[in-house]
Amino acid sequence: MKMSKQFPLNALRVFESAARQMSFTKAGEELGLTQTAVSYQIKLLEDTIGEPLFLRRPRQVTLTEAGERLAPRITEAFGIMSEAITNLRDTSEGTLIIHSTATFAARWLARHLGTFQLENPGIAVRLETSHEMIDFARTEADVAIRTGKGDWPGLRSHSLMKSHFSPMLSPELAATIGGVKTPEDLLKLRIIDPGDPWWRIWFTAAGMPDVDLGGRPSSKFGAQAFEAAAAIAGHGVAILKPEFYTDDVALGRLIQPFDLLSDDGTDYWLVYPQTRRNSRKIRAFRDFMRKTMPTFRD
Amino acid sequence: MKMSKQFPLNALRVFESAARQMSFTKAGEELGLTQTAVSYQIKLLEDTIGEPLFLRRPRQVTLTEAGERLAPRITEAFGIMSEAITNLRDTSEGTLIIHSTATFAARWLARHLGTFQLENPGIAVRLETSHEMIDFARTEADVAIRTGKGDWPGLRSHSLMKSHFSPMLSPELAATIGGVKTPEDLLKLRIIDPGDPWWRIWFTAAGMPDVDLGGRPSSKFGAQAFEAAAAIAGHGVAILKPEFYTDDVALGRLIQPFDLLSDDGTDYWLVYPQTRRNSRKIRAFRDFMRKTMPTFRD
DNA sequence: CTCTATGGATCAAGAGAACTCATCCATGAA
DNA sequence: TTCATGGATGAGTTCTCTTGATCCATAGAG
Repeated sequence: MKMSKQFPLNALRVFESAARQMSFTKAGEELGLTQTAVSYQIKLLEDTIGEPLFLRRPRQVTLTEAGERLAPRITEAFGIMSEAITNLRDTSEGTLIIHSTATFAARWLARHLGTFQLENPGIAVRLETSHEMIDFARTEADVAIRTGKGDWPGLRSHSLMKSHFSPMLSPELAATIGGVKTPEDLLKLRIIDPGDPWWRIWFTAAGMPDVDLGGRPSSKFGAQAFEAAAAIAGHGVAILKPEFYTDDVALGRLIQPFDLLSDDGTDYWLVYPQTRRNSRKIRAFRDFMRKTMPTFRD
Repeated sequence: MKMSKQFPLNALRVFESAARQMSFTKAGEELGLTQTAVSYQIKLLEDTIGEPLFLRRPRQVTLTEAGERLAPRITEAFGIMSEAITNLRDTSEGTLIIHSTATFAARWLARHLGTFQLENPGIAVRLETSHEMIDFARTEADVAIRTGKGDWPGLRSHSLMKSHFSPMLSPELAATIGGVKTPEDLLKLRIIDPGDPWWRIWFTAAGMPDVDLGGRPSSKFGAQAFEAAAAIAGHGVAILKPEFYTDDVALGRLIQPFDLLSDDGTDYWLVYPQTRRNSRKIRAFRDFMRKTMPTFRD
């Protein structure tokens, strides 16, 4: 063990306490050690320094001249360290960095984060969006919201919601064909992004496995927001997560004609490093999500 | 092990080095550790703080915001500690505290210490006299000169000289009886402190075991100086350590009529705590004694 | 002046932290 | 592509540090 190479730090901490209290026994109590341990550590320090620091008198110890010189500096140094760490804890606990997918950030966090901040005035929030699966080891982040299966090693994950989707369109557009009653009705309308794999999944679930919408497979990167905008504008039918558009539905800008919800097996998850599960700010955010998101699962 | 109760100091030291060098491997080299150990310690620190301090990028590590805040404080604190200890070493090495018997101090050190100080300009000397056997655990002292048998536990001891003694008197006094030729001649003169046990020992060695000098047993506490003064003044014959009075002999103030030296089994010793044998100042003093005192024995 | 309480030192033994070795992984450079 | 760099990981081992029991010296009380 080469750790004690320069000087034995633990011994210094013990010395600091002993010098402050002028008692090995008391120092032991303060540090949660036995008097034996204190005695040992002090001797260890004296040996490495090569200079006695205490005079052992019968019922009390006294600092030697050397000890007298050393003690205040050590106390000061420990003061700085301890303050630095305390400060760090406070400040770090004060900023929560969330990495989220663009969609979730725009459609859910945007509307609910205000509540979190009202309830946690001490915590500042920094929201970053990224489509990639962030790696906590190389990106500065406290928590992240991702889609996936929840099986990330080293990470704690809470399912936020099934990645449900269903066709949605503007009520005006629906009216143009006298309302959308059956899945077949959808085919009378323009399908927004027909290459989206979600369509096939949904139509299959609706009992129409063989529908051919044409179009090529396309990724959904950040596209959902545009699809939704197009749907609201009445340009066609989009396949969306209804959970994200409840307010548009409430405002009469979108309707979800069928209750049928499909999913592709990937959910939305709240994730954070396993090791940091007890961080105050992370706990606060998790608790907030738990009570705000009806489908939150531990 | 409760030592790491507040925060892991060794981990902090590792962190400090790693933050300064922006490299775990280099930090390892600096501290004489493997890269593995550094990685372990950093993680340990991050866990106790509850906050990542480094971002692990492929070929380099970066400080997180938290690490960035912490690093300079820690560096500062370590700087103070390290400086305090270095300083302590220097200053402490600069003052040598000698506890000696009064006789040895007066008769030997008084004359030779000047040489030591000339040869060691960086070392200040504080000379204290005490008859008791000092205890390094409760008295602030670096080295001591004692009489005894050299068997002190925990202490390193070097024999300085046999505690030889022999009758000594002023030449004038010797002349009053036509010179001192045989031990018997001594009996014609006044014996200074006839109760001194050394007399019996010496006369026995001289082949006169039954001499009765009268007087009661007396301790020799610091008395030797007075006996010598009395002898020089011609008040009688004293039994003294010739080594201490070579200059009085040279000045013709004292003579040692017989070569016969006796000893009571106790020698003069240079002693110091075993554990401090490598202290620079102690080494310096020991070396000085070794070369200055012909009868020095390791 | 003896008796008790206090504060440390010492010793042996055991726990567990911290270290090392070997190996793996990702990435930037040649 | 291949190589070199810098960290992470896992298993195994060393050895520091702690504990618990016991001893010792002294200050203060009775």
